[in-house]
Amino acid sequence: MSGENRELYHHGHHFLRDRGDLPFHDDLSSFLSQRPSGATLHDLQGHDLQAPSPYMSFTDYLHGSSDYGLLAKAFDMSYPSPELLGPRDGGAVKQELVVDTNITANLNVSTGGGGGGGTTPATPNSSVSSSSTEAQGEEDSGRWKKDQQKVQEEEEKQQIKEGEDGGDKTKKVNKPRKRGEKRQRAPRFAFMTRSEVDHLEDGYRWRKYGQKAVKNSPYPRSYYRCTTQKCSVKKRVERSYQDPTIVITTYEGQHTHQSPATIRGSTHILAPPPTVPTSFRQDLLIHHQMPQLNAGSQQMQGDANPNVYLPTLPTPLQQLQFPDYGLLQDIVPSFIHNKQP
DNA sequence: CGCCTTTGACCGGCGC
DNA sequence: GCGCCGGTCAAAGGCG
Repeated sequence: MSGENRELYHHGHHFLRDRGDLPFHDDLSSFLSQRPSGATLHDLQGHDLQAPSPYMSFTDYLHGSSDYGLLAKAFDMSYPSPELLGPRDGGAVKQELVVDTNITANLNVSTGGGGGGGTTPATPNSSVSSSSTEAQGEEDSGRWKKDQQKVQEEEEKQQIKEGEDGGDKTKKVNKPRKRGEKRQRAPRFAFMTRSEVDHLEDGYRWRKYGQKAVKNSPYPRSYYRCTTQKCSVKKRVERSYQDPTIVITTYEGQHTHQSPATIRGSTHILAPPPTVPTSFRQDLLIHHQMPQLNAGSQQMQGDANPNVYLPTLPTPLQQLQFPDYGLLQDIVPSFIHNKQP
């Protein structure tokens, strides 16, 4: 269970425009099935997309006011504002960005650490990583906006009802939402990992609260919630049915606390600021891809933000040992921690 | 005993 | 209005 070799692959980058609720089994599957080997960006049709601005890192985007639209913009995806978009398919307008950022690296990693309440399976085989970001507006665009309207109406109704009959709900799962407490969706971020286990160790403690069969897939989708009080981060884990070796993890929300693993280790690692969506910290992965991104297509600007990516990249392994690997430790903390001398 | 997973039921949104 | 579907709840049971 420990000291397994892990491989991080690297290949192309993909961007998906999503129309559904992270329909990984539709889009991702095609995505996976046509993984290119080149260093260019592709949309689902295989068209090349422009590389993102070299001036910003993914984290920059992600940190930046949580405006995931920026990310899309950076990838020249003409991220539309909800206002500009008519209802698509009569419903919500969503945008999905999937970045396939495979990295090749060999790591000797012993798993185990990571919090996981002891029951979380280790991650014997992590690797491929890909990330996907759902614009913050995601469900906001269509559905969410609608919802917002409804909320008020319903709140009013609720108030009236409560006044009338004390609001006796005998249904089982009928938890009346409090005023204003309505189904809100935090920004989501998904990435793919080649792994034998579904639930990847990421340094946080998760409680599984549901599992559903996934349409068109033999593999179920599991729902996890961060066990830390007041932390409402959730994550969904499912396996690609096209490539069962790939696990698709979707994080939703931001941790309001430090990673238990980080605390426990209490190394010199700087705990990331809570404002930073820890799930998004894949800088190193992203950094990795960047040079390739630009290779042969877009020229690196000489004065590019050093925060972005390095002109001369160390080996993947070296990179993963970056001093600031704390950025990555939420994603692959066990890699890192165990690699520490 | 505390924490976790499992699992069937339920809710709410959406398309037809 | 109805059915489908994704997401969530919560009781029950397992495990260390």
